[in-house]
Amino acid sequence: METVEKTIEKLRVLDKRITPQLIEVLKVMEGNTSHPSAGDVYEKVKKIFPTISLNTVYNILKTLNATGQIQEILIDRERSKYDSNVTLHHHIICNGCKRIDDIFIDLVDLAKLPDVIIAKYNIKDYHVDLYGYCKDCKDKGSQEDSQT
Amino acid sequence: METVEKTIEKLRVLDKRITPQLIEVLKVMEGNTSHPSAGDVYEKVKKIFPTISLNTVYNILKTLNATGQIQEILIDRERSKYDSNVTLHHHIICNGCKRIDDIFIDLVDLAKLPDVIIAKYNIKDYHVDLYGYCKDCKDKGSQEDSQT
DNA sequence: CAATTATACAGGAATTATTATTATATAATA
DNA sequence: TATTATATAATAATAATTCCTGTATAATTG
Repeated sequence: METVEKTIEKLRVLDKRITPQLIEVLKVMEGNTSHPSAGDVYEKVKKIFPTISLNTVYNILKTLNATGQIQEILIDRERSKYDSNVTLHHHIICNGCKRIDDIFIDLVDLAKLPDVIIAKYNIKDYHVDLYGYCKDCKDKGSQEDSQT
Repeated sequence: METVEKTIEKLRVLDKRITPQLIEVLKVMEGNTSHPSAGDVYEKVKKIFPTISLNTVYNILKTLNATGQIQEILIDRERSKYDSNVTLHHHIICNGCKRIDDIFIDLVDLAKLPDVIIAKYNIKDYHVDLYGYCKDCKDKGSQEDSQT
């Protein structure tokens, strides 16, 4: 997503109601590169808006994802995470703590794909996930999964 | 995984017990390109081995994944899927029905990654997911998500 | 600015994939 | 064949997400 203001305008065009809860979620997500879960967002919004329900956070995140303002990340089996950056980038996932880092070098050459496949599937989007270990988990030595 | 026989030998070396339930799961997975869920595998094995429990299927799939015989796929929010092919290939996911197709052209050039990043994270594995629509879902016309 | 109405919200219950627990069975070994 | 540690079956527990329902409110119109 871009700024909160610009995102609000986009949502208004899509006939979404601009509620205080939505705005708080947008504020949490704006420029957020931590790939928070719905629960993470809920905890942050609750500090400003104590009566918000988790269900509402789910609803808002679902709307933002469906309208392309944010991107749901399905990497951690236990919970979805959300990425406010919908521009082209890749993810590096730590096999230890499951932390997600961003990388902004495009490693993919779609031209290697036969046109027939691109046409057959109407491909216009792709994700690259690199797997390794973050500094913290490497420092812990074993490189076994150290956190769950 | 390779053949059932070769996989059994690998597991034997790892001190895993070769049970009839394990062998049936291997038979289901061998050469299987349908990316079945644990439930899918359970249903197939149950035809041969009616008393097997879903929990056992989960245990076996977890072991096979942890030892690198198969690969767990975390694409569908609702359930994990399992890929018996652990050689380098990519996935094309249908935004409509969530079907997963394989593609065997490597689109990634890891050399574009600065060495410092590869070293920092000790990257040795990566996945590429392409998003589009399969023929069935395109034929249904709308290209809205047609199945859930 | 007040009335209207469809959408969003809060709270709680339901759903469902996955994991944990435990007593029993069995593969591997000697 | 006896032993023993691991695997299994059955069941319960866990937890993220979705569903449901009555109420509140954002947006719109007069």
